[in-house]
Amino acid sequence: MQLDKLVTFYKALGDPTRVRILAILANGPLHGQALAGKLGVTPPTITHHMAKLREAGIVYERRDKNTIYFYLHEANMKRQSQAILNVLERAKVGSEEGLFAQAEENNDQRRAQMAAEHLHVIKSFFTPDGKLKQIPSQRKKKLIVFEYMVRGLKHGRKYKEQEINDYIRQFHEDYATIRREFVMNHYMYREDGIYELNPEEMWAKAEDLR
Amino acid sequence: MQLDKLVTFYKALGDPTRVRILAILANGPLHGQALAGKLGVTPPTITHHMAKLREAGIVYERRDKNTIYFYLHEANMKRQSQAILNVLERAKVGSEEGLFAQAEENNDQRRAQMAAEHLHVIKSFFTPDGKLKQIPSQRKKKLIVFEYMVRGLKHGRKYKEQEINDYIRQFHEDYATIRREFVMNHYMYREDGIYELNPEEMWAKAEDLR
DNA sequence: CATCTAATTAGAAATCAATCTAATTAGATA
DNA sequence: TATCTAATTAGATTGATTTCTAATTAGATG
Repeated sequence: MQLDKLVTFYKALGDPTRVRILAILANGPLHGQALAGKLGVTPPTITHHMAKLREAGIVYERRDKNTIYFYLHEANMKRQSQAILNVLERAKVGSEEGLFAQAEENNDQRRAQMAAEHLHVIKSFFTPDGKLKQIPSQRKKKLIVFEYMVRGLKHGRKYKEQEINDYIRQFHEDYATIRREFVMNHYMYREDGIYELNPEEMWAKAEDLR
Repeated sequence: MQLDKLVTFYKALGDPTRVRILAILANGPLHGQALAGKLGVTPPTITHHMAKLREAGIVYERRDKNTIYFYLHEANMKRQSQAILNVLERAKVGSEEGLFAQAEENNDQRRAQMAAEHLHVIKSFFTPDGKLKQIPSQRKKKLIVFEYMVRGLKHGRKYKEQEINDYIRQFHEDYATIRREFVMNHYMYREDGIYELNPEEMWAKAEDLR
């Protein structure tokens, strides 16, 4: 995972001394002694901070005689500043867009079209913060929406009814109706008040939708 | 200074558990117990992390009965992700704006006007990432630009021609012309191929420009 | 009102981080 | 080679941070 890289980057920016260093370097490269002077800290402190900034890809350095000049790596800064946004974007409908991009790459026309269609339905039925606006009345769209919702549940795990209700409520207030639909369409089965995800082969499939 | 706010924001993102929380919230709001479950940590740990994320303006929450749902604050995320870039941008021409503000505070009309004029010239001749678009042909503007560039050099230090070239290249490709101009306008002097900054009293002054 | 659940607080343990002083290394140069 | 300066390493100190358990608070509900 590139989680580490991302955390390293943000950690590097999460210290006032380092931010001040960067503000100084924004005016042009400078060497350690000068930085230490401007900031009122000792040279070892600068060495310490520069190691972190370098590790995060925020600065690079060039040696000139005995003196090492530190440079802001602006391109990296710009790119990495976006990093968290990209991660969240991918995590988001992520499963959807991921599927779409993947199918497209594989040149798999049929699946790409399906993924595109799903993506479209999901985007139109969910608000930007993940709420289901309304339960689709068209069966085809309804199933797309349900399949999307059910993805947040884990295979093999047993859920109490209360848990399922809570889970569904993150999307929509009418958890009772939706919970019932989950069972009717074979996304889940219920036994003694305990719910569990069915294997995907049992879910309502694209074939049903024609 | 808003340095604090910025550091708080980056610190909040500088922890793997918190990034994972955000990735989950990107799929839609969720409550503490569920987060604790998905991440395999205890509820107090979630409380702790949520406090940091809230303080940084990255999430907000809504209560529903006993359950508190956490929401990603996407607009804030986007805005604050740019923050460091803005700070560096301001720090850059920054010395200019600082001078201007300072002169204004001192109610020093003449200097404030000069600083404002310099600031304007610099903003119009440099790109946002610090490149000189072109060498001004108007002598007055040219000197403002040179004085700005030369600020990154240190008084008393001796530079080899190669060093000066490298330094100038951070602003503009035509280092030869600019290096020559530096000498012609008394910003630097040259002896045996070694360059050094002249004292400021020798630089082309505002008086010359009338 | 008794009880349930979710969340928070308090407090402790362990780890990590920032900074300093003192000692050392590594180039450059007289 | 002796010496200078810049940078780094080592090691100590102090302070923050993460995470846990146990206890507590605060709504909701039978």
